[in-house]
Amino acid sequence: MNPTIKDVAQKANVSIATVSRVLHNLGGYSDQTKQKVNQTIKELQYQPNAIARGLINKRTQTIGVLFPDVSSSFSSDLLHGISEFVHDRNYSVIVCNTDQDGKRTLKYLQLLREKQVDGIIFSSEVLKQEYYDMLESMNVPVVLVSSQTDYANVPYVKVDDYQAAYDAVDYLITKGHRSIGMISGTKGDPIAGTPRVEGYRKALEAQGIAFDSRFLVYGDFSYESGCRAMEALLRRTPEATAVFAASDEMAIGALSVATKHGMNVPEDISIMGYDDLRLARMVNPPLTTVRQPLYDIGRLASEKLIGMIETGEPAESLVCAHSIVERQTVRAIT
Amino acid sequence: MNPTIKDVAQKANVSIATVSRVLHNLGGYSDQTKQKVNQTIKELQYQPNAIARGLINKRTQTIGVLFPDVSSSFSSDLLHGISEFVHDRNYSVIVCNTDQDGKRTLKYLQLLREKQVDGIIFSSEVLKQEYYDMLESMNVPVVLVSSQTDYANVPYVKVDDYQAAYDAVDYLITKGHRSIGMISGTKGDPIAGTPRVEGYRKALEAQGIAFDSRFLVYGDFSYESGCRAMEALLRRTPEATAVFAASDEMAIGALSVATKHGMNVPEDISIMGYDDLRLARMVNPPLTTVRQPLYDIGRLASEKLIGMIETGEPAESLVCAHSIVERQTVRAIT
DNA sequence: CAGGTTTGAGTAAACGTTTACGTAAAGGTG
DNA sequence: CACCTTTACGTAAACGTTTACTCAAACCTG
Repeated sequence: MNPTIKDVAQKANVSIATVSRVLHNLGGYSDQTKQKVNQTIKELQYQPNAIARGLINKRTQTIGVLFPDVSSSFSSDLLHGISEFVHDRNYSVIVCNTDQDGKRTLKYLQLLREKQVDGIIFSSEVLKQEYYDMLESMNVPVVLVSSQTDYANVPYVKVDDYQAAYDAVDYLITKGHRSIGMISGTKGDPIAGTPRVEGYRKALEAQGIAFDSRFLVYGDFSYESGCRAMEALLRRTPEATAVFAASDEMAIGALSVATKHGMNVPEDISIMGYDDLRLARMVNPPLTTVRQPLYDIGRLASEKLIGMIETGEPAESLVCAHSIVERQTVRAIT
Repeated sequence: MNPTIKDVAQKANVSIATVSRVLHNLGGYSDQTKQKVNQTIKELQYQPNAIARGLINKRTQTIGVLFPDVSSSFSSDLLHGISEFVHDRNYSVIVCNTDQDGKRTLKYLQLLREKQVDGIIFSSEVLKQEYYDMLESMNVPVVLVSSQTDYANVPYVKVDDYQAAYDAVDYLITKGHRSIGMISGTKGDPIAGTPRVEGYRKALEAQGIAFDSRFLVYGDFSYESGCRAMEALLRRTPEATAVFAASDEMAIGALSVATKHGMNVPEDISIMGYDDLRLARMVNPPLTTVRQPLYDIGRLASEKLIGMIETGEPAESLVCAHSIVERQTVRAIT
């Protein structure tokens, strides 16, 4: 159907090897043949077939990316960074939505293997043993994003969750708050759960504030869970003057609930988020939060991955700098 | 490196043809050989190579999806629907972020052609002649999402923009509003621009309200442009009791600006959006808006596309039902 | 000008599948 | 039992590239 290299060769009266050579600027042909070949390529509108190419040089110039939820703002910011970087380097990306489901994840891994992707980015999920085994047997580089692992050969790029949470809570304390609630992410989540409550707890203790479990309630990072958690917090610890949520979505849930209860933010209660999604500046009032540079994390992860693909050498993990972005949901109390 | 069909054949003492046959349940072998082959497949952990397969049967089981901005909530909701449906049918999706840039778009189209995708979904952008020509020469099915065209062979799935805007404004009128501002999308956009202001204008006129261009201001669908537009509107037509924005993001911008100006929504002014993004219910107060079922649109578009791929027959365009979802940014005035 | 080197190509194998075709043995039929 | 059909495979071509190898002609070099 579409013209192949063979058609070009025929029409230009050369061998396919020659066509391939001019296609890749390999030399070994006269200027005249080069002209002729290029000309017929234009005439025929020849386009190389990446599939055939992939078959022979065992590179598909494609990477796979796994997200727990593609439609979340978190994922799509990452995806944006990944897709930008990767396309500049002439790779494409196949996206997979795992739904946090083991079966699905394995199925996608399987699929990515069959499609012979050159590398994989695995986002926001714990690298379970079974995933690791599969990945191992696939023999392609992997990088983790917003996740972490002890397997030495799989690098990650993320923020220091403990420190970021610590800094957030410390910021709240600096602003004069001493009764600070926390809406944590999924209980027991070794990445975005535990370290963040640990940061919260340590920041409190460093300032001589005793940790009180009544002030800690669990959500699952989602808006809805943030609403529920805030309701609980308001009931259990009405004395709290501030709450730190482990995700922007939950913080926004908290914000909604607070205003629903007739409270003004930040006058009656301060709220701080985590992530700095695009949302954060859109809500009302704009959310003070700790920023993870998601777009950049996506780029960096891709850079690492492509580096591993092209050099064959392992890469080092990277901890990105977080920062506190002050907007209008936290007030100083005196 | 990874075992191939040849390795399986050798180890099982059969020909590769036989292995292929049991792989595809084609018959033409004894039960005994089937067992043996399946067994060695397990032992070797053989996985078929989709690239080689693609080369021969000219199907890659992959589709390309083009978005103007992957990181927007709009795109990622669509992507979610697309990716769900498509994966169930054993396809994968390659995402491309066009940035609304002609050069980039063409480059991606080029890339998708080289990668031999089986079909393409083109979202939220006008199908320019040059895109169409390229697509045409690629000889793969295409479906448009939230866009439209006169080319008979490329079907679209979208909402009736004119009618949706009409209904939104009519709803506002029903609620007693007569001075209604509009924040339009990009001026001259033939899909999401013009038809929506036309719907606005006609709904007004149908109720005997004269269209007044002072009440119409243009944005570009983004939050920031919504903010700017709202500032302008507040200045030019302080008498407006309601504003209809052509996107949720702009509506939310309007909402921010209104509260910044000390106005209460909906007491002092009503605001209505368009899209029903996930955001809409997260802001404060939750946004009344006209809903486009983005996830479903994604699924339906994929369904059409895969239908075209697998049957080779053209598909019909589809206009999805919109609906008004009442939340808390519109009040009835008496 | 004999010998070696460079230039400009062509030939063919290889990548991992699928599949049309061939074929020997087994089974069925009258 | 002669003939035909079916079963159970194997052979090899094909998909569209890349690339190692080969080779003739042209060009140097002393």
